[in-house]
Amino acid sequence: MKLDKLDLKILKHLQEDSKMTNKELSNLLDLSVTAVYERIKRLEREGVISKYVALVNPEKVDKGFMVFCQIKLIQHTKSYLTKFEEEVTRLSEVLECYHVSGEYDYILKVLVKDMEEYREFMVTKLTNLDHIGSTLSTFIISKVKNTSAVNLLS
Amino acid sequence: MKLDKLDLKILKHLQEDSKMTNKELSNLLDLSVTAVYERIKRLEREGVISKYVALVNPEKVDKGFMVFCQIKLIQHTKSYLTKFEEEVTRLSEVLECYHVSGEYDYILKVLVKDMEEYREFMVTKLTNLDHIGSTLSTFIISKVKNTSAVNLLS
DNA sequence: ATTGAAAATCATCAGTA
DNA sequence: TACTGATGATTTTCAAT
Repeated sequence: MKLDKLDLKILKHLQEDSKMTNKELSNLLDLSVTAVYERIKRLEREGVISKYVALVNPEKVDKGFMVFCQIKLIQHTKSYLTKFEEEVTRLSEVLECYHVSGEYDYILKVLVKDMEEYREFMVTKLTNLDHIGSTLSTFIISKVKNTSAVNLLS
Repeated sequence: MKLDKLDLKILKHLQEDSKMTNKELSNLLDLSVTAVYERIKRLEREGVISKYVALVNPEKVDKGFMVFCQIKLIQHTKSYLTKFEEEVTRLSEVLECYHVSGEYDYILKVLVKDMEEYREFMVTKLTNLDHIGSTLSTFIISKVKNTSAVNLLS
């Protein structure tokens, strides 16, 4: 799908604040409200905009402890990978999971309340999954940058 | 801030779809529209909801290549850390950056078009920052799970 | 804290250039 | 593709409880 400068500008704004009204956007871009409206609808239809979400501050809901957990499977048959991926997807503490290159097979971003809840998560959930080999936990000391906005105008 | 079951339910829904109307929420939760409205305003005021954003599909905007980049600084004086953090925050390819425990000091989530753009990023931007020691790049082979929704009802 | 209803604002859709 | 104008929906405010 072809995106022109106006599309990119719309995306850039909506990635920062999706409550921005079409009227506000139309002023910023010097377009009519309907033109903005049609472009946004097209971006949604084409899947460029996948969804609209509210971002919750984890600290405010007692989930201030973030951990990157790297995982090695004991074997790499297709069925092992698939099974692991299905199971890990169901874990609500796991916000993100990627199959990666390198020494480990997967990287998980895990969000919990504190170290105790992480221990609990490891013992009762993660290490209970089939085919798990070794794991390596890396704890977040501080958040330097965290945005959901994909870099568009570059 | 105290959050009751209704607050958590509202958050759970808005984390999945922030376009949901107050009327829809009021039906789901058996509340009046105004009650829902006031609760959401309170969640925004208190910073529980930090922002509303449109999520863009990276592949559709030619940013289909994600890399976790771990970084070790050559020294750990406060001024070195601060300087690095300021500079890395300005890099648009870097969506996330965390100060972490373990062998490396920082983990970056980097989003670019392809390996060539990543090479370019490393050579012209990252390794140009002051005080960078060694780096370790871990490439994403596939996305297993990726949500922005913080686990609330558990 | 919640309600119901009014007022203001907005999204949406025809018709048209 | 984009625009104007009309309509219905939604958000927001407010008096009352």
